[in-house]
Amino acid sequence: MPATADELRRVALELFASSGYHATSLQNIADVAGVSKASVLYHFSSKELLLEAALSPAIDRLGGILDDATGLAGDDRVRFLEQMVDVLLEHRLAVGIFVTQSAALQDVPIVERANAFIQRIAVFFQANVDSPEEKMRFGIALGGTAYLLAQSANVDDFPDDAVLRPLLIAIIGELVTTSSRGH
Amino acid sequence: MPATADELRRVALELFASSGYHATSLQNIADVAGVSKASVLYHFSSKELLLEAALSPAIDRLGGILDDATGLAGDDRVRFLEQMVDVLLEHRLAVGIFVTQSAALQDVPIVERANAFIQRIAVFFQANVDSPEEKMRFGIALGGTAYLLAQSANVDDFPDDAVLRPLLIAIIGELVTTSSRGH
DNA sequence: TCCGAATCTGACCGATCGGTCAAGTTCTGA
DNA sequence: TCAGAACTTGACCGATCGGTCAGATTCGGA
Repeated sequence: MPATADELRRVALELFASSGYHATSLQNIADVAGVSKASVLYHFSSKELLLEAALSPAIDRLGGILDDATGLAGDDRVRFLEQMVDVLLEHRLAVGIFVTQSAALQDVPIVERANAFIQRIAVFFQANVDSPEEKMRFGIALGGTAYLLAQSANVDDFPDDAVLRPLLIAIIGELVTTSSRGH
Repeated sequence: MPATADELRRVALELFASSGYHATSLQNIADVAGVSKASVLYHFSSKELLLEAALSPAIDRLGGILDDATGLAGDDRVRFLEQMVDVLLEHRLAVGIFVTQSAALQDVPIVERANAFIQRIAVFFQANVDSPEEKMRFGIALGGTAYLLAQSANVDDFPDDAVLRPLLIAIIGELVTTSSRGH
């Protein structure tokens, strides 16, 4: 487990999230990490593989809690929502990339995999995926949370995670469950 | 009012929104518009000026309804929210660029101007900007709506604007007003 | 100690980037 | 009709892009 490779993953994730994948050059990453560009390409043989390495921990965690959650109901759904919020908080940079740059990264395999997970989460929260309102509420909850957490990395006076977590659970829960009460 | 310049503005807005500003080259825009790259630079003397031209209609509209809205209260706020949703729907591509690419476009003047507007809208909806929950609810409403509308350009079976509009007004209103009821 | 693997680097490659320019074509009003 | 403005274009520029490669350096186990 080479320390340099981990550092490069970390730096790349930060730069991809803050400046965008296409706007971040391998030279940028090398400069921030304090190595040469050729050294970056020694550890990750292409820019796209570096993106995959930076995003895969978040994907793996998402897949894990999704596999555990099939067939849950009732209060278990609340527990699942809590786990989901924890994943969003821990991997906020990767989530931000998935949500805001997925259009710009259409032919990158790992991003397509992430989109498939998002689809599974939507189905889990909503039995009737054809209802426009349910789709909208889920989309707003997901995109809004990602936007919020992406900002939290840049804004300095942002609330602590201990404050964020319960509020996020409440607001998201409100958004994705109200619709099932009909109207 | 040359037709080519308008067409270039239109094409550039679409490509900047779908693929990202840095990932879109002047050659891309020229190809889609069916002209040469040199012709693009004749109408807009730099790529950044083309971005400004593509975004300024949305900025102008935002500024307009904001100037009319200073000092409103009560039911007028609902009317303001309706106007705001209309702007978001009409200029969804520009809004998507503001919200999702603002980090990648930090030193572009028009984007900084847009961020100032977003700040003014937040203050309008919330007297107490220091409350973490109010800030979060506004952020989720804004980022979530932008994410939703950005997707609406790509997904084919997306609800019509006539369906979207009342639902958006209801959901956003729910998000930005509930917090003032205390807890 | 020594050898091979792991790591790191500068030099270099073709391609594409945003942008310039001179020359050509089209349009328009007097 | 015709001059000048508006418009379009291909050729070209320096810079930077992602990526390759040979060689130097470092490191760990026998």
